[in-house]
Amino acid sequence: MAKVTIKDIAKKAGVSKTSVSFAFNEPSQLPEATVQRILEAAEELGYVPDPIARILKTGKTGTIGILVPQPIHEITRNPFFSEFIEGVGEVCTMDGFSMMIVPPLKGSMERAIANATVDGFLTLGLELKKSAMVVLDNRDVPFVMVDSDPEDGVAAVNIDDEKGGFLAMDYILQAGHKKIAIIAMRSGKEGKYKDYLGTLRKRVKGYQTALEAFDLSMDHEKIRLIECASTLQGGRHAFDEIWKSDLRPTAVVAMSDIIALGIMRAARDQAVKIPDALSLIGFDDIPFASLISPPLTTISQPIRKKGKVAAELLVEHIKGNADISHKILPVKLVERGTVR
Amino acid sequence: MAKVTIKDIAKKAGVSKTSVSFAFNEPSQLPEATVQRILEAAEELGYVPDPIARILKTGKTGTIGILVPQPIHEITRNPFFSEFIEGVGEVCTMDGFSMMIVPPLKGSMERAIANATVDGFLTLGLELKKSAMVVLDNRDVPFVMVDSDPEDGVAAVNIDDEKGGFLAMDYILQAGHKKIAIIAMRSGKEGKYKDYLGTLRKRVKGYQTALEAFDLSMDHEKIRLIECASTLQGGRHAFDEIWKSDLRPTAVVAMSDIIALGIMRAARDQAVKIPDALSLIGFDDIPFASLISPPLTTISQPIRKKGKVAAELLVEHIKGNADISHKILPVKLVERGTVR
DNA sequence: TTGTAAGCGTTATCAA
DNA sequence: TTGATAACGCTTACAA
Repeated sequence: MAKVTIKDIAKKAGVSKTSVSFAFNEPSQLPEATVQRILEAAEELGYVPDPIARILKTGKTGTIGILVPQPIHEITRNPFFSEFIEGVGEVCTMDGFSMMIVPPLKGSMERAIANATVDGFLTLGLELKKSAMVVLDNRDVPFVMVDSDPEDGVAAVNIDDEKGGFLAMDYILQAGHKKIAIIAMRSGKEGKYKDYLGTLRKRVKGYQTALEAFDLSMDHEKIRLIECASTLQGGRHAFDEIWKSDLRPTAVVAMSDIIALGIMRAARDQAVKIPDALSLIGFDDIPFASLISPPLTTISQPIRKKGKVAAELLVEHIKGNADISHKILPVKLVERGTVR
Repeated sequence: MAKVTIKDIAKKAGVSKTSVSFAFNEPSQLPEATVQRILEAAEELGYVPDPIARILKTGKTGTIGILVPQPIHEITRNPFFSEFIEGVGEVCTMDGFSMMIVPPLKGSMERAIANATVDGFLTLGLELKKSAMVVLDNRDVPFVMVDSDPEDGVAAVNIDDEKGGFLAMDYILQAGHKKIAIIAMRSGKEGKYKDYLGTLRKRVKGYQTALEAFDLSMDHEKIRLIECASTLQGGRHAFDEIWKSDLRPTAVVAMSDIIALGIMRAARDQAVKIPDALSLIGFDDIPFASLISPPLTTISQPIRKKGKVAAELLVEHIKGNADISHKILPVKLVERGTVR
C-alpha cells in the first residue's frame, strides 16, 4: 500500500491540507469537531506525518550529530566514549534532541558531514582537514569542537591536556622511574610525536616539561613511545610489545584508562605484578578505573561534563545564540594503587 | 549569507540544475569540461547538496535508528549498551550507515518514532505499547525487535533468557544457598514479577523452574526480588537495600553485570567479602566482568553478536529482502570467582 | 473558519 | 548532451 499523506486525510475528512496540518500542529486554531474528524481520519488511515518533509520545510531536524574519526564499532570500545555520550545525552534529554553518531562514510569525513541530517555537530577528537572544515562551514550548521586544536571563530571544549601530561609523567618520575614507556592512542602518525596535533600534542608537551626537569626527554633512549588502539585489546598488544622489547620499562604512562586496563590484563596473564614489577598510570578516570584491583592511578578528567558542556554550547548555537568561547576543563591526579 | 543551492551553481556555471545534479551524482553522463566547470563553481560558492532535500526525493536517509526506552544518559551507563552498539556499528561501517539513538521524545515513544529520520529501526528491550507499534507500522520503515516478546510478523532477535535465568539460579542453588535476593532492572512494574514482559518474564520463568526443583519458589519468604536501575549506582543502592533488610541473603542473582559490579563495589565499601560473606552471579558477561577481582561469575550472552545479527537483519529489510525470522542466541554459564 | 498556493532543494523524467 | 519541469510531503502566508 502506498504511503498515506496529508492529502489523503484531507480528502477523507473533507477538509483542506491546511486544516490537517493545523489539526496536528495548532489544534487550537480549528473547531474541536473538525480536529476530531481529522484525527479520526488520520488514525483510520494510519497517517504519520513524514518527518523529512517537515524538516525540509522547517529546517529543524531535532537531532545533534557527533562526528567521530573512527568507525563506530571501534570508538565504542572505549568507555570514554560512553561517558562522553552520557553527558551529551543529558542535554539531549533536556532539550528533546536525538543523537546521531556520524563516523566517516566510506572513508570520507567530508561525505559523512555532507549527508548527516542534524541541526549541529559536536566533533570529538577530530583533527579536521581543511576540506572537512570547508564542508562543515558550508553546511551552515553550527558545530563545537571537542578535544581538538581550537580553530579561530569556532566554539571549542577541551581539558587541560598539557597539565594532565605533566602530572602523569611527573608523578612517575617522582616515584623514581627512569625507564618509561608511553602508550599513545593510534594517531596515524606512527609515533612521530613531533607531528602530533591536538590532545596528543598537548599531552606530550606536558611530558616533555616533566622529563626535562629530570634531565630526560622524549628522545632519550630510555623513554619509549608506542601507539595502539584505544581499546582493551590495544592495551594488551601494547604490553606484549613493550615487554618483549629491549627496554624493559619499570613504568608505563598510558594515554587512556582503557589502554591501561588492557595492559593490566595482559600483565596479569603473564604474571607480571602491578605495581611491584611494573608501575602504571592511566588517563581519563573512567568508572572502572577505581573498580579494578589494584585500582588504577590515573589523571582524572570530567568526561561526562565535557560532553555536557559541549552539548549545551551547541544547543545554544542551534538556538541562534552564538557563543564562540573556548572552554578548558580541569584535570587532576588521582593516586591509587598502580604506581610504586 | 543565504544558503547556496543547486540553482546558484547552475546560474554561475551557465548550465541547468539537472546538469549540476549530474555533475555530482553521475559525472560520467556529462562532458569532462562541463563537470569541471560545475565543480569549480560549486567549490567557489561553497556548495554542499542539502541532505534533507535529497532524502525527500530519494527516500533513503542512510541511517539506522536504535529505539531505546530510556533517556540516552541513562542507557549509556550500562556497558551492555556499548557492546550492543559495537555490534550494530560493525554493520554500519560495512554498509555505510550512520547510527541514530532515539530515546522517548518528551516522554513519548510515539513522537520519537514519528520524528526520526531513519531507514529502519532496531528496538532494544522495548515493550512496545500498541500505539507505538501502530506508529511504527505506519511509518512504513522496517524494524527489528531485540530483547522483546516477539510480535507476529516482525523480525526479532533474542537470547535464550529462560535458560539464562535457570542457569543462574540453579548454580546458586546447587552451591547450597537458600536465602537469595534477585535484583532486576527497573521495569516500571515495581517487582510484581507476574506482570513482567519480555526478557524479564523469561528469566523469571527460568528462576522458577530452578527454584521448584529445590522446593522453593519466587513467592517463598527467603527469596526476595527487588528492582534497581541497571547502572553501577543502581547496584550500589540495591546492595544497601538488601543488606539492611531482615532477610540477609547469602547470595544475589543480578539481572545484569553492571548491577552486579555495583553490588561488589558497595560490598567492598562495607567490608563485606565476596564470595565469603555473599555470593553473587551476574548476567551479560560484559568485558569488565572478567577484569575485576574476584572475577564475576555470570551468564554470558553474545551481546555484540546480538547487535550485529539484528543490524544485519534490519539492513536486509531496508534493502527490500524481508526476512521475518526470529533468532535466538545462546547463553552460557561462566564460572569465575564470586560464588561459593 | 477554511482553502489556495507558493515554496523548501533536490532528483528524475521526458523532450528538445 | 542538455534543459524544463514535475514530483517528493509538508508548512504557512495569504486570500476567500
